[in-house]
Amino acid sequence: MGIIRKTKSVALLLDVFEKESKAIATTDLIKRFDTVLNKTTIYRVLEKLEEDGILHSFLGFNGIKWYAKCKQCVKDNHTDTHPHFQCTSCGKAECLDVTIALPEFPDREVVFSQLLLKGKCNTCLAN
Amino acid sequence: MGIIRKTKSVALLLDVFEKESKAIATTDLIKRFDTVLNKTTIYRVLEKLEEDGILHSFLGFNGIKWYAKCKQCVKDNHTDTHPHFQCTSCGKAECLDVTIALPEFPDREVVFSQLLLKGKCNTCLAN
DNA sequence: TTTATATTTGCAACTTAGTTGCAGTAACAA
DNA sequence: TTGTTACTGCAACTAAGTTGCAAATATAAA
Repeated sequence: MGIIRKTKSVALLLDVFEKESKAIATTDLIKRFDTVLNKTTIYRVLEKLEEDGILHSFLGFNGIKWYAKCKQCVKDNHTDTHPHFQCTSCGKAECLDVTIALPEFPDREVVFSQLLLKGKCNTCLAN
Repeated sequence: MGIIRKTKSVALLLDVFEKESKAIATTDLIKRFDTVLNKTTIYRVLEKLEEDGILHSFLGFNGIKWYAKCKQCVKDNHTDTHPHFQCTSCGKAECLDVTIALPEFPDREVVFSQLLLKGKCNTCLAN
């Protein structure tokens, strides 16, 4: 159903994603808002922000859910199917601003795809 | 360290993957071998079979781990980086025998990639 | 400004996938 | 047959995410 009321929780979470250019893991958000927001609230607000096309989510290599700001998405139409990159050194994940062309797959109707890349990021390569 | 001894557990699990052409979720294996094998054993044997290049694994859309037989992999060299397809209707997952070309990503060293497709499979499209 | 109502929140308890330590069992080489 | 060491099962644990419900609060209407 998406966000209906502008509450403290919504404002706080939106603010984090406004300031952060990279993706953020739910577990990280729960830690950051430890005494401020309940984890149930965090999960629920994120879910609604995704429905509204404001955030999008993906699963990292350990199965943990990550969220990031959408650039071209609108409600109920997540066209934002860029790949995501997760660094093996620092663990951070980010969106890659590229479009990957996928072939047609016979006998299957592909609705959604998720490409996850693993390796060393910019910062960690320097060290 | 991989498989060293040919035990009952190894034989049972290998047999399932021999007969099954599709991927199998760990949760499914735990159910199938409910009274026969302990879940700890299942996790441990699968891990070793993957090290040996006999199986490979990937995460489905709900973060659950799936295993499937490798076709071209050898120990410590998982070249088997084909995409995987998971059906939204029946929930089953399978390997797709295609190679997807990925571009070079600047400022990053990509070591591994995982492409997961979601949609309706052959069988479910017919219904 | 006050009131009514429906959304949102926090809490606690729960579910489920996967892990760990350890003691007993079994594969296999000598 | 025996000794060594890998493997297994058990129980207890960890961690991510979910659920139900009562209390709190945003917002529209009076």
